Amino acid sequence: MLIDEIARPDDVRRQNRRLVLAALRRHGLVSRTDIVAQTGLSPSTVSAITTALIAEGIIGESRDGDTTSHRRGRPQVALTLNPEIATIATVELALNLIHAVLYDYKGHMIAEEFRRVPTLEATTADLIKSICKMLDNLLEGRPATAGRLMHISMGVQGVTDAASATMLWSPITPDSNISFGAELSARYGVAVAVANDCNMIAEALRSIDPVQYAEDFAAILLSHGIGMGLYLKGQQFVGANSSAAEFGHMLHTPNGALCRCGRHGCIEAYASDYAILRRISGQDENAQPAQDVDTATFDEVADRARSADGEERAAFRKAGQAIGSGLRSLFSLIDPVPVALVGPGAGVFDLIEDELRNMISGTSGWGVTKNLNINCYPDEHPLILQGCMMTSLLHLDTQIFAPGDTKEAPLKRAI
Amino acid sequence: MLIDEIARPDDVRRQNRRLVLAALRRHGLVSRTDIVAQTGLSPSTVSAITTALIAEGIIGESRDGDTTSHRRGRPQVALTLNPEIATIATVELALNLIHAVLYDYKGHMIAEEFRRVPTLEATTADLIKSICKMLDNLLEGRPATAGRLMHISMGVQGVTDAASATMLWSPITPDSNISFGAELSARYGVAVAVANDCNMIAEALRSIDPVQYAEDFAAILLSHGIGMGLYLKGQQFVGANSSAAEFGHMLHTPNGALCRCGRHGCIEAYASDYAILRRISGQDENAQPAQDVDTATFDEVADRARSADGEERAAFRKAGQAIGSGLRSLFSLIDPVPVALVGPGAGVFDLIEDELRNMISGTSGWGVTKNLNINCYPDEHPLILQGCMMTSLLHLDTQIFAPGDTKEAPLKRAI
DNA sequence: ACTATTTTTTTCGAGCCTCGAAATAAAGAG
DNA sequence: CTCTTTATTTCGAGGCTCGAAAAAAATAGT
Repeated sequence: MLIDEIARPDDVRRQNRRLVLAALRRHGLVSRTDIVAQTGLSPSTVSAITTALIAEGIIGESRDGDTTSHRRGRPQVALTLNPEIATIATVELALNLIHAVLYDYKGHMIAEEFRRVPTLEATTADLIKSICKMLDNLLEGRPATAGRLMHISMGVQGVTDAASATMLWSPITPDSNISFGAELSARYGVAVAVANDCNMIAEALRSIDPVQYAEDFAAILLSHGIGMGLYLKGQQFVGANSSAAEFGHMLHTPNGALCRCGRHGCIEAYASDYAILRRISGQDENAQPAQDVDTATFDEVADRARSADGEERAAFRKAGQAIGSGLRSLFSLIDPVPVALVGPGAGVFDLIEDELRNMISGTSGWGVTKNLNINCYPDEHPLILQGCMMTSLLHLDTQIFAPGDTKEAPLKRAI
Repeated sequence: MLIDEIARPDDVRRQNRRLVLAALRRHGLVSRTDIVAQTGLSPSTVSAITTALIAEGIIGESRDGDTTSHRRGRPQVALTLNPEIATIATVELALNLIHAVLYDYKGHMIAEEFRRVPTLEATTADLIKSICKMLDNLLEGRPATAGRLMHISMGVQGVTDAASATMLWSPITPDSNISFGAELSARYGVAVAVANDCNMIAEALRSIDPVQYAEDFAAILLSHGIGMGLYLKGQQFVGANSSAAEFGHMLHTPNGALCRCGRHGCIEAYASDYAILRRISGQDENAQPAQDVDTATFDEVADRARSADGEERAAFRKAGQAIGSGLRSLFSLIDPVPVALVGPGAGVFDLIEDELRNMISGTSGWGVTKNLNINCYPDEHPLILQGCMMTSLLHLDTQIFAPGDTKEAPLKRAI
């Protein structure tokens, strides 16, 4: 609830419905009694809310569940989200690749499609056409039991504005300011979320390991570019205008190496794959960076760095320094938080760890920077996917199924 | 309302009471009709809320107001906060100085006291004793009509933890982890807020110029240390643990100049007054920095820098670069926001502006960094004071007078 | 002077919501 | 087949906001 917004009696119900749905989302099968325990709501209220939810078809009673508990007394009846009440779609836009997936309301994959698209030359129209074609395919082919499409989430490699669901700029497309949200929303008649892939990764980590990634943590994607998704006080951190915390474009070295964004000295200009390869190839650090670095080359370089102490190892050390210096500055602003390193760069953590930790260590009057918790996830794609899915599902839980009736714009075109 | 907190019907009333009190706080005299227009609540609800507020003595009808509007119809009756319902106290702790002030609930100063205290040698007990003595003096001497003390806000030069109302570390005291909150709270039986002085400055700017300092802005204090108070999406930004965004300790130059915090290369090690003087005096940049820089010396140096292009001017340029590089990194994370420079450093903005703007300019694929809005406030003390006052008053408005009854711990000791 | 008009504020009932207590439902235990 | 235990629903009390109507308090007009 916004601070300057007026509260109405139904807001109470909305909020409590969210709590109930959140409990069901966390643990697949939950009884009303469990919900009472988890939320703190009274049994009467839980009864009222679940009855309404069942009547609306959002949740259902599940008798087939493990009736193992042969305790005395009336048995609890398990409730569960109704997978068929809605379908959601996710779209991942990466370099030369679009990946679209359909999920049901419980988060089970219904269908998926990959498509190689030359994004570096693709116009806005090309991209939109490809995405729509893929979604149309998937939607037509899905089983009759699947619910209607109710939300789309896009994770893109680029700078986004969440409010307008727009991709402001991307290193992988020639066009800028692409309103994916408006286009898809008009075509499919549903709300569309567009966010940076790093935001999606953070969302995924939180749902995968809520203990480790709880209130405050950072997910840093080390790949063609370097981005960050940040949770602070249990909320996704978004900037004033664009939604991404552009960790990769914090300043590492004034007037330093040329970055793909056109400025000089960004962390990315030292720590991204193109920066590492540029350095190893002996090019000037102001040379125009390569647009696409293939995985095989990167892996080979990493292997050479591991086997002998040469230019390669030095390049990774430089990368570690850049990331470390960024973390040091970041931690000055927000205090140290657990960090997840994601993507190809996480696969070479052994080559950058020393320099990275070295940068963030050092005496500080207060904060405790030692024993910083860093986990690595070399494959970013499953996380981006999962994050998109969670974004859509949480949107349904909190925005569409929370008010209790169809305040959301109704589907314009049945699919 | 926290995301995972359960909503009750009375929460609605609490929120709407906050809205009414906020309207009264913004514009001193407001009629019920005005409140209806400002909040969007129905006349019935506003009537109910104001009636309760009047019965509780929190607000009152003010007939003496300008009854100039001789329009037709029943005249509006102006409502106003009752200044005598509460007294609040603010304490500013700065280098060698404690400043304590009493205000009424409308924000009018009742009494104040300055005291010079050698903070660099003062123990925790010394500081607490001084503060309590000052507060006792002020509270005893205040007029009989003044309300009882209901909140204390402290703005300190140091790193604080808002949750525990503790000063974790400060450059101006020998002791660390001083629980001002607990001590004062136990003694005066009221809630105590302890925050970094920069947070207070940001709070003050927002109340002084809500147009310019609205949803997103940064207040940067350039003084003995360099700190920042940040508003993002209309909320005070606080880190994961400590409450301050330690802008001054972001990394400017890896392995660079020695900072007062013990690390190397912090922005503060280049841009604070001690850093500037260290450089001009020809000392090594790893020399232990001076503890206290007096204003006269600093002004003199600034004058020399203005009159001739020598070591002095170079030092200020260095400072401008350090601040600029920090802003560049900050803006990468949160997007560019209006900036207020506060304190002595703001008085020499002419000497640092060029280098500062130079650092943050440059092409960027998305954000618009040009025409960055920077305002200067050379005297930080009035802002810190005002910020402390607003912090306390808003606490009363939203935490104590919002629930409608005395849920807050009652005064243990009448004063 | 007195009524009509206009504007502000309060009152009243409907329709939400949560909650506690009591009632009902559905099992195992004896 | 009844008793005990546990889960869930029902019901009434007490909040809350809101719209409509009523009451209050001024000016305007005759």
